[in-house]
Amino acid sequence: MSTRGSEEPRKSVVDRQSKKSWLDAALKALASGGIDRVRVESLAKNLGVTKGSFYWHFKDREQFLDELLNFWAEQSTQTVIANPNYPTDSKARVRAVADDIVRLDLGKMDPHIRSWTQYDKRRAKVVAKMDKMRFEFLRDLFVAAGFSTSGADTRAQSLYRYALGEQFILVKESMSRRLQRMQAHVDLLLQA
Amino acid sequence: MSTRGSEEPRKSVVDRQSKKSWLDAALKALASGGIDRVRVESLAKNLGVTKGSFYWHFKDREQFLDELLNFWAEQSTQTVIANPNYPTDSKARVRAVADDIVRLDLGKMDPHIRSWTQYDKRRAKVVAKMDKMRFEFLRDLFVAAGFSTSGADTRAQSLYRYALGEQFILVKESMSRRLQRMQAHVDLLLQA
DNA sequence: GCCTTTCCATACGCATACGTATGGAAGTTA
DNA sequence: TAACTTCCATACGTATGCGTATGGAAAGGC
Repeated sequence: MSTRGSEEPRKSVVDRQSKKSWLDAALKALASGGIDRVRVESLAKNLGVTKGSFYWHFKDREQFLDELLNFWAEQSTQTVIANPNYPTDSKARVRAVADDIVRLDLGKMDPHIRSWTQYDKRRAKVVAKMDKMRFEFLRDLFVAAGFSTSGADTRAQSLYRYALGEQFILVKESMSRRLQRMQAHVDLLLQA
Repeated sequence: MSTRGSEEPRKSVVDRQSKKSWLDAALKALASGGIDRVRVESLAKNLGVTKGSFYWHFKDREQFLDELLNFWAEQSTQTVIANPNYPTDSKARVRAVADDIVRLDLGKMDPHIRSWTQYDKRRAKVVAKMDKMRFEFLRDLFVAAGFSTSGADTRAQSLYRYALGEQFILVKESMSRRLQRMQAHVDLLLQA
């Protein structure tokens, strides 16, 4: 995908940048104010280099943004789904995951990502795929908790939309209150 | 708030613009790709005028964006809350409102608005106020449907977050399926 | 030690976009 | 019709940001 090879990490003496350092900086910028804050020269300034570095690592801004989207997708997939420490009891697992969703702020990035990709068909596909993966992960939890296919489906959709909405709501609430609300919601979902 | 007075609609012969026509165009641009598509010269082009008009009606872009946010808030308040034709039966009202939320796409604008205002404290307040109003509207529905204060609170929060999430999810589904899902969610909320 | 590859700085051209200054056309009032 | 207000066009200065061209420093291979 890259213009050149060399994906191996460099043990450089001075501050030579890797693709990852650019992507990290871009994610930070994205979180701090949307995609239009992801500017080549602005990122360069943050990294303490010039855009000469950028255009060596990346073809142009468009291709960089593509990589950024994939980078985000990989990161946020692993954040929740790949957590191995959840309880074995199926209902307790649902609660633990719901807790993590709120606590990890599993993407205060999402509004920016979605505002950005909503009308870009190619990029929207990447996000749609994420939605699908996350949903299926949740649905399996409810299936494991003993719900029917359609019952698990409904509940997973409810939980996922709640999780999305949780990130976008701008009423300020304490973390404990948000956790409490989420658990109350899960209570509704878990009753037969 | 305006630089000059003259809020009355002009019955002009040629295409003289009002503040509202600028705000309408801005809302369209916002919906079509986020706040960074709301550009003075771009809007002028769409309206068939030059920015000379803009800077007569508005002080600068910042003040214009403030007015835009208020304009959005007013419009989207009236869209759902001010609908007088809902059924009188309390549970049927909940279902009717939930239906409208999905059907009216009560703001495909929301992701853009929230991505834009998230880290702007002054503007976030406007959105937070909207969230509060919408929530209280929903909560009252559940109170009317016979739930306790805290029960109605929980359910309204669940429904509102669902409604927000509904706008942001990028998995493509038919309208009928989305309506069906929403009703399934409401079923969960309405059981004692 | 020289050559090559890897990585970045500098400098430029170009486009976009904000805001201002100024003139002028269209409508209003007297 | 003359003066005045309302509204917009034109032209300009400035800033930001993309992408390119080119040179050069740092590191590794031989």
